[in-house]
Amino acid sequence: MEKTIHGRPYKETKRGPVLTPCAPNSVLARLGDKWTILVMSILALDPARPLRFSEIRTGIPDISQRMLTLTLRNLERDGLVLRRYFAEVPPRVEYELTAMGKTMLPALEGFTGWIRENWQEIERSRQAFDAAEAERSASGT
Amino acid sequence: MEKTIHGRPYKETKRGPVLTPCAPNSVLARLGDKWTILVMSILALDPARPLRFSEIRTGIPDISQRMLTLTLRNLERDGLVLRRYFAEVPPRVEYELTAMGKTMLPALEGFTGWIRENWQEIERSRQAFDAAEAERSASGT
DNA sequence: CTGAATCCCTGACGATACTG
DNA sequence: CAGTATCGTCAGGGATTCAG
Repeated sequence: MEKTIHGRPYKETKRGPVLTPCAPNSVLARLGDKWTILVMSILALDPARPLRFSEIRTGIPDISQRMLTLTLRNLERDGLVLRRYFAEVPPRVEYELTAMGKTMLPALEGFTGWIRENWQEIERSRQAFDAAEAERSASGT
Repeated sequence: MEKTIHGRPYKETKRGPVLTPCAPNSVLARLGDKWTILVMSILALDPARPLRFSEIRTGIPDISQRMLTLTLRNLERDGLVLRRYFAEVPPRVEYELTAMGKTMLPALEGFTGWIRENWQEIERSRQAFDAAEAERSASGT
């Protein structure tokens, strides 16, 4: 029976616990990239309704066409988003969350909920830290 | 009363919902970087026990000294980790989770729990996607 | 309308060597 | 022991242009 912390296996040694990197890292890295959460959030607004490429893009004003394409492709590759292509003229493509994509929403909500409740304090901490750092370098002159 | 999804404010327009980027992005980006979650996980193994720099490093064999320093400093800046410096010879520095850092653990656990239950399926999806892609480019020759 | 291809730049990250 | 300084590499990501 392997011990885990946050889904990560680790071994007890006389020098303390040792974490061994594993696949879930890549999932977190994906979710942590610049646009993925925003795209997931857009699709989560009404999980039952597929959205067109341009609708998603309108919902995220600052994303470039290239990055939206890449982000959606990665989500499709991970099985979180379903892509449906209609061979019409002009072409139409719709995206929606897969079943697995939908099961992620509560966990995502839990995490972003914590952020919602704490980001002001984080912001304050960052400013205090930066101020203290600036003062140290000033006194060093 | 502003509407939010995943802690992110958005506006309804006739063209659909529009997400406006805000500070929490930077929190998720921080957590999503290469080492932060691993360091948090190490400190979370026994939240009551402060760890020395070298203990943390031993627990994450692949991290470089530089990246551990940077990761810890960022966590300290965000107010998630407390750094205690002892002016001894040789010097000793201990790190532990702050109160806010500890409140993050359940949310983190929820998220990584979802990953733990789904990463095999994600892995399968990735392989299927890559296989299909390889086949398409093969048939194109 | 959707997406591929190209160019380029910035920043994250690693390796190494040095310091209090 | 813990951290800094410096350098080099490489992928993420933006702007632009082309294609089906």
